[in-house]
Amino acid sequence: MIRKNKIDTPPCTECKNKNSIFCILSDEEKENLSVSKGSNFYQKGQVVFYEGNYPHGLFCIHKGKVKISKLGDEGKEQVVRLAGTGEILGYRAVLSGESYKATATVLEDSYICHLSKDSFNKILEENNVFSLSIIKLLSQDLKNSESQLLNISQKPARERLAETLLILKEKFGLDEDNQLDLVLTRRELGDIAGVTVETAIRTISDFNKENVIAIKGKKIQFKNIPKLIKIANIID
Amino acid sequence: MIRKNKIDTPPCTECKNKNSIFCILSDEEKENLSVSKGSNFYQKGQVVFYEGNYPHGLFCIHKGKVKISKLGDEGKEQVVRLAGTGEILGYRAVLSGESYKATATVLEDSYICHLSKDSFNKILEENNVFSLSIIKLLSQDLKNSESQLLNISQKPARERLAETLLILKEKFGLDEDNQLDLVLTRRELGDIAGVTVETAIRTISDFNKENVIAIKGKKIQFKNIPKLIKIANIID
DNA sequence: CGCTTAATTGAACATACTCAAAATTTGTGG
DNA sequence: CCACAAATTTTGAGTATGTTCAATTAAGCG
Repeated sequence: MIRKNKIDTPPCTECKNKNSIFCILSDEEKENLSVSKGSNFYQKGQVVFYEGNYPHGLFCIHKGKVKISKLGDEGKEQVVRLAGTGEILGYRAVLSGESYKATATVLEDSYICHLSKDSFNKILEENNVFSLSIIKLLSQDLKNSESQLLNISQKPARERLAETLLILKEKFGLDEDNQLDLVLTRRELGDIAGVTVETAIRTISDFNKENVIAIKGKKIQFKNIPKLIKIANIID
Repeated sequence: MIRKNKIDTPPCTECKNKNSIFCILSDEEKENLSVSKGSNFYQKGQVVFYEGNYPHGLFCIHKGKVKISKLGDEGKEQVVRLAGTGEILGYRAVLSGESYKATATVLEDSYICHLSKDSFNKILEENNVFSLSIIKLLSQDLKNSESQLLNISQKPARERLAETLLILKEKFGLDEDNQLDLVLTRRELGDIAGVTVETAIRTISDFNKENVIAIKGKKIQFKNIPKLIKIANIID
């Protein structure tokens, strides 16, 4: 299997990604980022970085979908964050100078750029507006993490799986046929919700029987979103 | 019961707290913070801010101990963070402009200062070094939150409670008699570990029988820390 | 001293996990 | 394109962990 491919992406000055944190940078700053930039193609399932390793820079998803997960001692995975096109990865490790505390794996074929630590830190030091957006980003991530903590700590599996589907929908969107634009294994679905494969299978199958979703081969079609929200029992 | 007391604390320029995020500020900046500062005494159990409310500023613990917790729909609490002397509270809500996503309650009689949103934001905008320390702080909090997520998701109650004791020891320290310098109810202990009161009671009682800790009235004495670490089954 | 809150204990119960086995799908090389 | 291997999905049954509920004892406080 081909593990990695050098590819060409446009320089950051010409990147079309709208919701990227780098959008607010000046052309000059973007050029500085681009100088050290490397772009790679990652096949579905490939790992971008491993928990425990030290970062040489940070990653920016040019196009693709990524899960960030931690491994428990029994080998069971827990997804702590999901990221899509335009989002950055591994910035926490760069900011703190520590090793990665989680592993990033691509969920579908993806194009991901790599930016050097130094050019990132330089911008961070020189551009306070950029620092403030990083702060916003961290704040959001922290909020989500703490909310997920409450969910896993207190909600039953069924509610968590319903919420997982809704989160995936929010994050990655649906196609014209109301289908989730992403194929996950049942195990991966369980790893997000914090349940075992078997529980994920049984619960997703229940949703199917209840006509909340429809399983179309590998794809999940959303048939009754209000009901799904009700099942998820979302408070805020 | 007296709910709150205006008190006098030294101006920020003369604050003796060593590990505060404000230490790196210039005297001028500290003075600007002090201008709008209010200080209050909070009795054990009093709430500093409530989940859902909007912030007028942020809090800095002059001396004391605070838990930050979220409430599930069954009324069960989950502690998401602990804070002690010198630490700041409620900064996430200020940074994002959103409402508080958790409730802060003092765990023992505390003196807490209140700084205005504006003066905080002003420093944030003008002092990039300060922004960078906020980034560091958020990074740490996020790391802890994600690690707690993995724990609650995958570790059994016994391990989580052992780790809870170790976290409390790290955070708040032991006195000369190896006793935890803080009195918590069994319920609060459970709220940190993510278990019910009954499970907390039974497990803490087990630790006592196993001579890992000793229960001295309301206080917990640490008798065998290596064994506690082993029970907690800590990986990193 | 009485009242409220906290701690403790026991027993029943439920949720979700583990384990095992079968069916199905997917991927790969011939 | 088929055949085989590997991975994934599915189903069932048993089980464990930790919860819920209820009742009792102890502690704290005005």
